[in-house]
Amino acid sequence: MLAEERFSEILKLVEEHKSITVQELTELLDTSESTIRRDLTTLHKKGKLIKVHGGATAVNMGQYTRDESVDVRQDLNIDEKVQIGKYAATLVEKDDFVYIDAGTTTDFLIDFLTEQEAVYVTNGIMHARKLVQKGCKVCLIGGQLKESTLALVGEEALNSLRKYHFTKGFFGVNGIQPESGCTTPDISEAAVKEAAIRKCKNAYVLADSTKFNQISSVTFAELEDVEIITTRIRDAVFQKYKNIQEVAKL
Amino acid sequence: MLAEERFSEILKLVEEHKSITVQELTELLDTSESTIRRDLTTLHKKGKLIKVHGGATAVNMGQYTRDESVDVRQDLNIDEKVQIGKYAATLVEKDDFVYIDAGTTTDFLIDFLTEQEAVYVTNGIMHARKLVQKGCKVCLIGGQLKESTLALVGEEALNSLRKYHFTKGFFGVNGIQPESGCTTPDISEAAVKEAAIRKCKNAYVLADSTKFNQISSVTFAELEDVEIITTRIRDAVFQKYKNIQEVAKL
DNA sequence: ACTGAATATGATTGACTTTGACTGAAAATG
DNA sequence: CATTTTCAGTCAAAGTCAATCATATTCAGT
Repeated sequence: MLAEERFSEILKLVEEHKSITVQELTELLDTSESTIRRDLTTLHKKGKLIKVHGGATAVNMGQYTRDESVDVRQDLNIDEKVQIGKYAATLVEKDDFVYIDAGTTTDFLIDFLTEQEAVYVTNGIMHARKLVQKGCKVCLIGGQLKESTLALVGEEALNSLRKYHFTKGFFGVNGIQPESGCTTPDISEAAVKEAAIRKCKNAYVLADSTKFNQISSVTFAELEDVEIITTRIRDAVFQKYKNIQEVAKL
Repeated sequence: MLAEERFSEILKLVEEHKSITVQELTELLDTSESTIRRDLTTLHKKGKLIKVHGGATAVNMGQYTRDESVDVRQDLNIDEKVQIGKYAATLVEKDDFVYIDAGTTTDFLIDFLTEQEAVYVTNGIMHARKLVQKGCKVCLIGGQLKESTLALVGEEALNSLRKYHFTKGFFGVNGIQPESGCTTPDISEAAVKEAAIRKCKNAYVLADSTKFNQISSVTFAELEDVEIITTRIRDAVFQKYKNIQEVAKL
């Protein structure tokens, strides 16, 4: 069996099961433990999965893939995301220096942005393209391009961010919880989010209601460090937070 | 059996199976391992499949989207550009650190790139996307996004380039002339080209025959500073230049 | 039809890569 | 904190590779 075949088999299995053990893989692919371990290491380095003790987990928790505008719209919670995006867009003013995080939720924000006198910086290449085609002034940070999300990440991305000082920043999130704060599945994207948030005078996290009480792999901000914009708080646990903004249902 | 027959048989089999081993091919086509290897090498160089250890996998060059690449294809001189791109792609080797300039001509180069172990850096966001979807490791430089060409330019782009040292770089051009050298219409893109060329051990300028004896607004390199790849030199003026490489018509 | 050059093929080689078993270290488990 | 599981590293064997060479085929020019 070709190494490449094994790779795609492994990825398929990891995607299906969300996570899988080395043991299972050795049996399913009928190969040695050493080989599976090596494969997992390789795929981990390529960012195709996340290696954990005992096996591996899928990297891309059912998120969006290549052709944004098509796939994204098939996503759930569109109404909520539209509302959140619409509201967030009103926050951007003339002379703002705005950071926009790569991701699906922020994509909705971009649809409603009208302020052409602001300057935008982003790590999402599709975001950048959309913004520039709306006539906005856009900068991309440098960095390595991640295939699954088309986001710029890595050392170079963090380095690029160092020189900026944003007045406002908008971020996507996968899980929000009092103890673990804001979390996201990908470690490299989390690092970029964290670095960018530190550079924002006001950091807004856009979260539809499904994101609350979820925990993803990596924390990129504590709950207190950001303004959260959502539609409606459903869990009383979050009522006490003054920095969670509910957008009125239309 | 004719070599061409074997080629199409191999391609058919690779497409069907998504991947296939050298062994399987020797049996299915009833020929020697050497021949299969040679065929795979040829087809790999032509960008028809991807050679991997033990066999080959289908090239998933698949989905170009409506953008750009469509427009590009409506361009003139496609044949020449394809030839130039094909040849230029063969120059990229394992362990190369390659810069690819934004633009239409370099887009053809990307179609034929097969070297997945090289690292690519570009200032074209559509180039970056295409490369990453081919499974290559890609970095984008930072910078301001230009709407018309979706290229990254400006101070930040020049700054981003400072830290890199490329083994090879591929550039588009609008005009080539002995006195004015390589020229292009946009001053900000010219600055990026110039900065990138300075960082390349070998800088290749891809120029179809219509570019010779043209002058555009801004010079980004002298004729002596780069290797020029073209199809056929038509004007005797350019015959004396040793650094102009003619790609044989197939 | 004959000759020599150019090309295609298949066998052989030594170099390189991948693989699976084994090991002691590290991490999880109870 | 002892036991079990998992891990990364090393090793030898097997498999794969590009390069080389000898043979066979094609083809142009005579």
